[in-house]
Amino acid sequence: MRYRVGLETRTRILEATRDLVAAQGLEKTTIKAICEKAGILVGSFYNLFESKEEAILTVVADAIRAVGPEDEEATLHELVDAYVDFVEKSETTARVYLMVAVSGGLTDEGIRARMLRHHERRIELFGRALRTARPDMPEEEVRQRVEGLLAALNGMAFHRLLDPSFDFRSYARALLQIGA
Amino acid sequence: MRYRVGLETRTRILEATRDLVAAQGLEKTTIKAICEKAGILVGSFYNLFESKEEAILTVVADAIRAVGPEDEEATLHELVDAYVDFVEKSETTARVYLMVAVSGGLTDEGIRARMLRHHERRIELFGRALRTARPDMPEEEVRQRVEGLLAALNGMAFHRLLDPSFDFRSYARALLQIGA
DNA sequence: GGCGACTTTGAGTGATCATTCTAATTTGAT
DNA sequence: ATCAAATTAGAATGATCACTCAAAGTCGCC
Repeated sequence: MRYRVGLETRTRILEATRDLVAAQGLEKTTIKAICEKAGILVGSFYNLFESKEEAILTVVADAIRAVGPEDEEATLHELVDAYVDFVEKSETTARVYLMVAVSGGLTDEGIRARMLRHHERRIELFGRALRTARPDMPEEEVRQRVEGLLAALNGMAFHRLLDPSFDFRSYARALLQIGA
Repeated sequence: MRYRVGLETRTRILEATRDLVAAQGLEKTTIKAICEKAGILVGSFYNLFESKEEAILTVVADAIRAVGPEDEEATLHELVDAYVDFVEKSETTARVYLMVAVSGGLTDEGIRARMLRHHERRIELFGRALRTARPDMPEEEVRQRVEGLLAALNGMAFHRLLDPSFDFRSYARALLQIGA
């Protein structure tokens, strides 16, 4: 991939993969379908990616990266709002992210490992914000509350994708009354 | 399926299917794997089920049925507690239920339809309980709050399955401070 | 505009998928 | 014990899967 056309093809492949994964899930997404959607033939795919797994892992990694700005100084409220923004503004990417977050990448070890690392980072990020707001709270309780908050947020985000009329932002903010 | 042995085989097939779906997801579960786990050969499978889809739909329908006693008189607190019991006591079935609840049965139309119907019933059930507790609440707000509560519960349930040390019951109860 | 590196083509490979079929065996009511 | 019906065995089928490869075409530096 040293020429301009190669990079364009790569982009089209990743977009096609993202859309298909969001619509049908990880397992049902085939090379054939990706290539058709990207307007190429299989040979071109394998010129740019080692395997189907590599393309999917790239899409998943991009989705994880798109979730958060990782601002270490952000308040809980800002973090929750940023997550709501992500889900509402990048529905397709959010769908990929949630599918993996929730199934944990049941079979693929690469995806699973990446998502676990991401989850730990999120707990740290939200934990730091909660500790700042509530310096008196015991460390163990901080972690449990953050885990509960993140889990509830993910559940609501999924519902938001199924039902766009759901007022995700309000309920996400309401969760903070428990979480903090 | 008129003989005793046939019914036993059927049960073993459904258990194998349930376990495999819980462990690997809907799409990665193959007839071959089901038959190996059930200790039979493919011919026996097709003597009892029309297709792989029928076996999986049966498992999913059983999981949906296992979720709730559908007690029309139950309070919100009782409903939430019953759901926590379900998740903690029937982990494998709960995993199947959540995978379908969350992915909505992305491809299979039979599963998708069944889960949508179930979701509507749950909203009615929880809505009735919330209206009883808060007769003054506007109808539209009741539905939105119930949807938010159910979504958050599902998210937390998923997290509970990934991390058994998570205190699902406490956080589920805490949600009621928002939901009601 | 020549040339080596990159990209595309598209038929081909072997593995695995769900499903079918026939013959052999087992069941249980009589 | 007999026998029709149910169950099981297991090879075979055709579709589809991820992936390979050699030849033809394109790109962009010189």
